[in-house]
Amino acid sequence: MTIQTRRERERAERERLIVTAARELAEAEGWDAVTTRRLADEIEYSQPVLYSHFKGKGAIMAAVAVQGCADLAGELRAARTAAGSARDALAAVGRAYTAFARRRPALYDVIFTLDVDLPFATPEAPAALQDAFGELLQAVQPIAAEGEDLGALTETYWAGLHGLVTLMRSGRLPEEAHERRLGLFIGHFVPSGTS
Amino acid sequence: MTIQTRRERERAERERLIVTAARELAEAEGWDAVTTRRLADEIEYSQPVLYSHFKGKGAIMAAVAVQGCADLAGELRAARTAAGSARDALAAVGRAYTAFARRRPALYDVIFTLDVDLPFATPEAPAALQDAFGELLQAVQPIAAEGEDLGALTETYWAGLHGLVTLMRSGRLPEEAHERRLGLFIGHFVPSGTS
DNA sequence: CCGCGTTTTCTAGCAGCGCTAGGAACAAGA
DNA sequence: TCTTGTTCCTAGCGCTGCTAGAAAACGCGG
Repeated sequence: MTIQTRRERERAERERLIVTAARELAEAEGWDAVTTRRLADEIEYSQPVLYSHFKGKGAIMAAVAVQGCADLAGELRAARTAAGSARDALAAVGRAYTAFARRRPALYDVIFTLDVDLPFATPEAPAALQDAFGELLQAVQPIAAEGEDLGALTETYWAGLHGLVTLMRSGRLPEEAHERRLGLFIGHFVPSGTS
Repeated sequence: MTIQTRRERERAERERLIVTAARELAEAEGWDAVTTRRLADEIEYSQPVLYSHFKGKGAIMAAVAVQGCADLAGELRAARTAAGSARDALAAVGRAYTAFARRRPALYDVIFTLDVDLPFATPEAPAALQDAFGELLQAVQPIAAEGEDLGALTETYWAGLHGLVTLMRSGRLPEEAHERRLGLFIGHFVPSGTS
């Protein structure tokens, strides 16, 4: 009994170790540097051990994505609840979102850019993903016009932020005008007559 | 003289052949299927020939991107000039942009998603890129408020479209609500009081 | 028509990738 | 101490982008 549980505990610990190593390596050197060999070195086990925990590299990345998304959800929530008016909350969430993307690009990529077969936009989506989207929903809700589709509106807001972030991070939009673009986007998103 | 020019002509022709083969292969089977060996087979030459024309695979992709961007610019222009009012033109360009992305995903990816070291957002950017952005500029210009930064506003519009497209294409936004989101985005983008 | 020199093209291989089969090493029970 | 069952590693497959050096094709003067 105890010996079995000890082993399971050690296994779980090693699994966390893998995910943490992958995240740290990605954040330090980018996802290109995260190879299965490198990762195996990092955790001081051989390559095949990774495959006894995860189906493949993609599954490891998905685990990092879920972990990172929990962080993101927390930061969005903090920004939203700290804001005063509904307008401020929407702006604060938008700024927190883009700030997260810029501060932790590897994490942002694995959640929102790289394809990593995570279920999105379905009830089976991981809780962290739904939490993050939920934060956006709550920020958008007060400024939605009567009868407007809240889900679609939130998705649209999200997409705008995502577009700004990805185009900038890939060098397709000049970095220095980011604040101006973000301000324009949020400004245009809020109907003029809403408090 | 003539023999030299003939060789140069043949070389240029083969270069076009490479780019065309890469584009067609990518559009048919996705960029993952475009390997240097596969491409060499397709053009019926050996691999190293590719490297006598291009610095590497990335340069071939960049050439496809420029070609594809010219197509995009043409479609945007057609949509813009066919529209009636300024509002219609903005909406039409937005729809043409997302339609292009959905109809020719491989092309869209190589222009706007994959990293392929093309100069963006600088005077050295290829003409096709500047043309496409110019179409967006012209569509946005009439609806820009007095004193608003037209460049930044256009970039913001572009980013919104890009976000909608990429999140949908990667399965992160449900496909069926695309039209609704696009309508919401364009609607919110145009100031209410503008004709 | 032939041999030479240049240019072009191909064969073969490097280092690295994700992933896996099969055997070695280890721990636990008899 | 021997056996059984699990865990883990070594070695290797087929693929990637890319390149060095040999081979072939070509144009030209004799």
